[in-house]
Amino acid sequence: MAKSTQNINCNQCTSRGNSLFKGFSHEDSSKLSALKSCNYYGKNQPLFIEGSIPRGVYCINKGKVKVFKRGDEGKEQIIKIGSNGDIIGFKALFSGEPFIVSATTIEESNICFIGKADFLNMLDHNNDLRNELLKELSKELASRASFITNMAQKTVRERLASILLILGDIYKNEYINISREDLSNYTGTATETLIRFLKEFKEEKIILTHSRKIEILDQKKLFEIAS
Amino acid sequence: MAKSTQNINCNQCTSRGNSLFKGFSHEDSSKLSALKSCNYYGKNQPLFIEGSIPRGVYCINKGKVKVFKRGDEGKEQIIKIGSNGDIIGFKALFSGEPFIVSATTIEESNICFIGKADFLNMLDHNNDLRNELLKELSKELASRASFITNMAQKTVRERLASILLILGDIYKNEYINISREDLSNYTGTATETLIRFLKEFKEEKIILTHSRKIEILDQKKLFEIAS
DNA sequence: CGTAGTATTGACTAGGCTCAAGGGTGGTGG
DNA sequence: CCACCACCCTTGAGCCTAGTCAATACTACG
Repeated sequence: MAKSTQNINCNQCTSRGNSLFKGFSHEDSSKLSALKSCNYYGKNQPLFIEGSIPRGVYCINKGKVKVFKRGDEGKEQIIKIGSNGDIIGFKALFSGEPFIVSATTIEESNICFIGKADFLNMLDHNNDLRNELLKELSKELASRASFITNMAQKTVRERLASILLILGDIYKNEYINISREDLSNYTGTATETLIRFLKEFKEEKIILTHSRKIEILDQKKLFEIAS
Repeated sequence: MAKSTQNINCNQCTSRGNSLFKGFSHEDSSKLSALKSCNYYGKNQPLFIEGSIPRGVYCINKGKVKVFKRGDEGKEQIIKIGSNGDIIGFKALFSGEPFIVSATTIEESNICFIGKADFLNMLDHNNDLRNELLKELSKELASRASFITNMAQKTVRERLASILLILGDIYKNEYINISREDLSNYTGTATETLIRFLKEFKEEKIILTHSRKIEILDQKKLFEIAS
């Protein structure tokens, strides 16, 4: 990836097919292109932080973004990892209230930005977009209900298995590449505990590590463990 | 409450002011009244269960409803408690997928029902309603992000304090009246553990129990504990 | 006034957290 | 290109929170 801003045209964007904008006509996409701006982010750069006022939404062209909330001691809890095609930050748009989560890149990323007024305006004039958004919000709510239940009822070993499955999906054909700290903050455990369970999984030939990168060898077994 | 169905007119509904429909004109409310049906539910009666197909949304006129998800061992995790004015079950409407949560009354309730087609139709023709819904969904997402973080990072004592604050809000001027099991399934702990912390709170004069009902004496202290 | 469902208490155990100390690795500057 | 340094990763030991199992007390309701 070029280490500087590339202004992607939405019509050529390879991530659009995964996004809210997948149903857009050529014309709509061109309009969208004209509205949005595009930015390169290095690793570990914030898109927005908890407490700030939303000015628009972020659309990931390339890269990965962690969305997290800080507990009272400042410890991060990762809520989700966004990648190609994901739109970040629209939840806070409608309430007019400050963000209650933060978002930070975890690798180099190209991320487009659409201003609040433009996005809301599109929403007003595009029924399909509105329906996609409602669907998206519903999915997210469902996923969080499961997350809460997992947190409450599953062991760290089981939670780690499900998180690895989620990450395996996000990292598709590459190895999972995420810091141990982020992984533990996603799983909801201490870093040391996380590492111990990774070790177990290695010994059971479920995963392989290439320095910090994780390769999933046995997805089926992970499913069983996540049960 | 009459132990049978009372057909409430939305124009007279005292809970409408808390609901998605708060901005409705007299005319809109009359239309809504004509569409909806109204049902009396006894204690512990299901509105819908996980895996079934959504046919519409439920609007609580009076009573309390727990929304929960079952973990793999069948243990319930309560996600939220709905009361007067809350609309339950709209998340699943847009995705067309089965419910991933269940909803059951925890006390006698009057609950109205609006069919899927009617509700979606209203949504199409009423911008205000749509905006209210988006706001509602956003709030819910935010609340679940906090819930996840609390689950991951707070002790049972701290979580119980926040849950009691939430319930204090829901039960306004009455004592909190919920089974110990439901309370533990909301807090995300074992019933025995929950009871031990309730005892602690009693000894610290933070709460008082009237048989199973809970009276909050010191809200401020609960805030501090929930921190 | 009995009975079933809840609530409570006690004793024990284990899962996972914290603290503390090494071991790797990648990035940077000479 | 290599050496150093900072940061991240890994391992060990001990403790503590909270879960499980088992027994007993309450309470509402027929």
